[in-house]
Amino acid sequence: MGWPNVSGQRRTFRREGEAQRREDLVAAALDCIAAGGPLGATVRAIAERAGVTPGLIRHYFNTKEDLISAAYSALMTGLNTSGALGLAEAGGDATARLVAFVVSAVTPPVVDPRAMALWAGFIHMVQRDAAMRNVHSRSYLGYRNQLQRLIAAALVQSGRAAGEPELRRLAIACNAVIDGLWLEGSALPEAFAADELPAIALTSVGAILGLQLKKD
Amino acid sequence: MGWPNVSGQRRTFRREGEAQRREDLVAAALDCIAAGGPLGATVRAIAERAGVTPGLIRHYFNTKEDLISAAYSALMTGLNTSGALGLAEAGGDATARLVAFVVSAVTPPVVDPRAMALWAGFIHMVQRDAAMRNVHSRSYLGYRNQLQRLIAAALVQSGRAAGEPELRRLAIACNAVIDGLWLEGSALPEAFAADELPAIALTSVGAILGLQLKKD
DNA sequence: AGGTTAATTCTGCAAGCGTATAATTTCAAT
DNA sequence: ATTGAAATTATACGCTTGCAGAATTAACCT
Repeated sequence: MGWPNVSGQRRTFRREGEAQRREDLVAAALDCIAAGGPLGATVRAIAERAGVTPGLIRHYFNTKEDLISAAYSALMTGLNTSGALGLAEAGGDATARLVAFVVSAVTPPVVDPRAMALWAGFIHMVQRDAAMRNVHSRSYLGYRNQLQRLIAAALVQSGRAAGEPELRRLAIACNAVIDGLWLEGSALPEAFAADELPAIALTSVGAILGLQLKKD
Repeated sequence: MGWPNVSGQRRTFRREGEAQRREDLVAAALDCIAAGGPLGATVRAIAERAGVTPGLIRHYFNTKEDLISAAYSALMTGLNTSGALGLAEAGGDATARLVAFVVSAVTPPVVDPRAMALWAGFIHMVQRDAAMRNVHSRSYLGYRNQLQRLIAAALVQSGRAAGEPELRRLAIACNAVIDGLWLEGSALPEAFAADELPAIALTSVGAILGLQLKKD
């Protein structure tokens, strides 16, 4: 840890590009928060996990809080793009795409104690810092709008239509089901059977939309 | 704060009953976590908010972690009993009781940024500490079972019945809707109109259960 | 090969942390 | 009034924290 250097030898090191180092430090910060919560994310712990000395953090980030902010942004954009990736694979049928979206949101690795621990670890800073709150709300609304488009397409496919206000309400409701199941599956993984959450998610979203999403 | 005592005078104090002091300290700890997250809940900050010197905390709790655990239990039982209280007021009709339960869960003061900040602040410790995890799962399952009983009664009232496994699935689904709306309403209060969340909650739970809960 | 630059390590510091313990003060019983 | 017990304050200690600045070393350029 912070032991005095008794060997008289400096440790050897490799120079890295700025982008790579920043990325490593951000990843290490996320690891520390996931493992030890906000209290575990000390400058020294982050540096050790990144295989680097604490001073280097100050070289790339003016302050510890800057690093934490960068880590939060990285987490958010990472989650969003991973969700979008999973969607791209699902074929053209609108209903099938909606099903794939819902199922992936309540299945590992999205449902994951680590992800929830990270999310929770940042909440406090999100409520305080205006910039972080912007990232947060933009990310949430983006996700919900994506879901809303999928819902609209699935309704059209089944020969129905809904106005914008009704679509908004449906998206909020379906998003809530997904978020709630994500939350409980992540917080109490052992409280649910293997495929229980996806099944419940599909029947619930189906009931809300008036669609048959789950094959019986 | 931790200034040296330059006045030469000891500060005066009142003796309190043990129960009262413990309660005060727990309340102060919750205040600190809500305001400053886990990092803000230092022994000194908690003591100051309780109007007491840091040493007193050690007199009532063997360690800081003991105090935090006590605060978590207090938070959980507080939330649960406040939910139960709101329920007691609602009259005898089973469906009306279910409606009251759902509405109160997505309306202030249950929907509240402070409550969510507290919940998030504890999550990390819940995942780590076995005792806290017990409190958590017991509290969650208790809440869900209460909801499940309300659902069963409402279904019976409408002339339908469901087996235990189906009831369980319905309770998980309805609980997820409620939790998701609670989460989003607490995290982004300004993103929803005044009575939007209760309305969405009732139509969604109604759709899942196949009941008409909301008067149009 | 040698020199330059800046990425990285090293050392140190002041402040804050949780905790231990001794010194006081309050309050109830007498 | 006096005393006794325990609630509360006060002080101190050892550690950790974030941050600063000087010293070193790796890699690139000529």
